[in-house]
Amino acid sequence: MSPASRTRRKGNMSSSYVGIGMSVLPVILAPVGVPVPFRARLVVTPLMAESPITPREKDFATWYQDVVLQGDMAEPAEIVKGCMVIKPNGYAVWERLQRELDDRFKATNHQNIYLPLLIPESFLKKEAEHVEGFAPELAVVTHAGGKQLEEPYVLRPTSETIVGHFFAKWIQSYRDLPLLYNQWANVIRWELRTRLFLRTTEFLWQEGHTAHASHEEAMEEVLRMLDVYADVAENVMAMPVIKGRKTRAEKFAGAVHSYSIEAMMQNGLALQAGTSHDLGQNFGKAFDVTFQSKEGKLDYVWQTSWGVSTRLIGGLIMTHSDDKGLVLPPKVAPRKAVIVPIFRKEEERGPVMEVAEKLAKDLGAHIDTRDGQSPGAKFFHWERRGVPVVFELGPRDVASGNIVLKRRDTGEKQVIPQTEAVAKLAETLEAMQTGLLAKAKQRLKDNTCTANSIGEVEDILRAVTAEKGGGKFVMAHLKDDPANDARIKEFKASIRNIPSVDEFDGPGKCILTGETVDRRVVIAKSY
RNA sequence: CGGGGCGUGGCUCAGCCUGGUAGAGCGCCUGGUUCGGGACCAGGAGGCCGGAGGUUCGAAUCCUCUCGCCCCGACCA
Repeated sequence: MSPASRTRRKGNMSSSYVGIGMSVLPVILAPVGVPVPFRARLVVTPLMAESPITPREKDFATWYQDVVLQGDMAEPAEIVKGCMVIKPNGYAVWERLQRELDDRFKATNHQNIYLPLLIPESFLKKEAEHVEGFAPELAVVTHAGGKQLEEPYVLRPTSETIVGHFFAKWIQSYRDLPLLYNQWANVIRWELRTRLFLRTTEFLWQEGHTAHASHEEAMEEVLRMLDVYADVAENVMAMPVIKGRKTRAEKFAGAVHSYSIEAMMQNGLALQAGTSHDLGQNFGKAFDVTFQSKEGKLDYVWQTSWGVSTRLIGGLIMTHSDDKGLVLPPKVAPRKAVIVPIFRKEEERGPVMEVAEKLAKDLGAHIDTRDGQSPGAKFFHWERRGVPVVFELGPRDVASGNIVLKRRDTGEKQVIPQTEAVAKLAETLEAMQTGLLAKAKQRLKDNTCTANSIGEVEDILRAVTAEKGGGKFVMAHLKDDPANDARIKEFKASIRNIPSVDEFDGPGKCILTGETVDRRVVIAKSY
């Protein structure tokens, strides 16, 4: 309601953790000077300008929140349940991801459209499984213009239904197909439990919606877009993923089959980073989307839908960041390099700034000219915001023709000639992008194991939580049967997907039914 | 919906048990000294203590109701 009634960051939200690994803190325990009788005065210097970050080891979930907050990525909206405000540093990352994705969508012949936010409630009900899946998380508009609406509108949780309606209007003939559309939009899902970026009531995403003349063609589309997602995840976000098919129990409500990319976070939990659905003719039938084939026969279209959301940013953070804050792969970093100018005396300012400005232009770097902030404070500032490279430039460097380059991921610092700065920056960004992916791949490998009995799977995963970590991807033979999914859920894990590429030992007996299945599936705890 | 935490300057909190008319640190503003990994000194601005009602001479503090936020769980494209 009123701004005055909003609450503050507190309780478990706050990191009550007091920083270590900072500078040495002189602690003076003494009555200083004047009358503070028998009251010890605690003087801690220097006082930290920005809050510390809870170490991953202590509490991974709190660490994540600290990184998001301190990295200036987002903050809870507080005045709106489960919603967040995406701040400039976070939104800029989203814009980078949007660009990378959108370019690939265009390259695969998709066009962007925009559909209404409000969907007539009856639309949701036209596909039985779809409404069942989404009903619990719908927000509904019942009043507008000062009157109760005859038919309520739901705030879109996804647009398959409204797309179905318009596809029916737009498609008559096989010549109209395929229809390859994408929408960048916000959606609302009334989730019980929210976490910044990972699951929020309102989130930003893109949803691709396509219609095809045959199932084969639709399936090609489903897998093509899954590949696009995997490409962006690995080659832009440096986040390795496992492509695969969802089990029947886990598929999208209304789909024939769903496919996903699954990433592993630093605590070993899985994150579904993107999905691509084979909708078959389900929505075609529900919305009467028909076309006349070359042979003159009337048939329902075959549809697909696919999406990734701002959740990707959560995945990005939990893949690369460390106890000092955000770490961003260069390809998604809004600012790739920042120059921190250093000068003691006023007369040093001119020469330092002159060189800084010239280099900033060559490097495409931002100069931190903020007054009243010491260089040290600036280093911490950019470090927690995940800037890949920070340059230090002081009188010493101006005199020697050098500049100090500090790399965010490794913390490595080196003095280089100014003339080599441009080349060295490019080289460092490249190395960092590659290094982050390699590190994440290694972590995925190190935390993936096989299991050959349900007891073994349960032993490995039972105690895993988002806070304590210790998660693994457990590869086991398991039949795609909702009863088996239910058994896995008993210890709060789930079948993440059935990998498209089998990197293990091929067929084996299902650990629950004994039937032969063709490969191992990924079982893990997830967000 | 269950369990827990909590609403006090911009932020993090103390004060509440044992009512007496609001504090600290950070941040912010001014001036000066500083500046190579979170600087310091001095001065200053800023709060109807989430809301409503009650008890009382007097309420941030006690009582009742209410609104909301965060964390954990159940749920989950």
